[in-house]
Amino acid sequence: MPSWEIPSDQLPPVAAVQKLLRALADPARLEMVRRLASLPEDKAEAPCSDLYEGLSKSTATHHFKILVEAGVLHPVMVGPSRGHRLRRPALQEAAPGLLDALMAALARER
Amino acid sequence: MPSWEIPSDQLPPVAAVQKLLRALADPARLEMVRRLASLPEDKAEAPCSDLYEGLSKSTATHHFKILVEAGVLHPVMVGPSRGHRLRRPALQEAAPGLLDALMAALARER
DNA sequence: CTCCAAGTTTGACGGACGTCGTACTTCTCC
DNA sequence: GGAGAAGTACGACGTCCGTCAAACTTGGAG
Repeated sequence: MPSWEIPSDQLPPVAAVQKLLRALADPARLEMVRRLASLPEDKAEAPCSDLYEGLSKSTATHHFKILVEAGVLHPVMVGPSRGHRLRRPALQEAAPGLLDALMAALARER
Repeated sequence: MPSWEIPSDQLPPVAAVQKLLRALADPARLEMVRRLASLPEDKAEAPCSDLYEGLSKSTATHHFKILVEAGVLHPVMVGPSRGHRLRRPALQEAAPGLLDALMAALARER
């Protein structure tokens, strides 16, 4: 485990609803979450660069930071690169059904 | 019915998820929705001034506009004043479970 | 008809936010 | 251990957004 990785039990708590919404209300960040959420169950993790397009790396890092601080993502090692995992259980506990409702609505509008 | 009131069947469609989130991601607007949502079933409507505190009237109007354009609120006459109704059915159709999940999470964090 | 209360419109302003380039760090692999 | 790929940190910049005051509109009460 690399020095920067945070154990699951020391992650920041999932933020309050209002902050959560703010974190998700950006197109780039919503897309990041959508991509993670659409991965096969439980191993919902991917290297950073798989989660965005059309952004500079620094901008992407900025968005990841906001999502991590809101308690949505967990930064982890994925193969040889850094990556992120969707904190499904924590989110489900903080706001039951929210993520599911969002993803379903997103899926519907295509 | 006052001249400015819009029939239910001509309201703007509920906005896409991303715009919806943006509309709800502001503290003042989230509180407006929360107050409407916590009213007795179905007649969830109230005069404008009951839905906010600590804001100037012009700011409140601004927020209402955003919520109406996102398809969340329906401006209606309430007694002698203008007011708003929460568009529960439309929201439920556009994003099933989302409003409920949000309100439940909000209720929990007090 | 006139007045008043309640909302809206408009314009201005300040701070927050998304974006990027550049320089820096940290892993991995040879 | 050096080289390079992958992210991060920092600073700058422009735009969007929330806020307000002031002037205007509108519906209702008397």
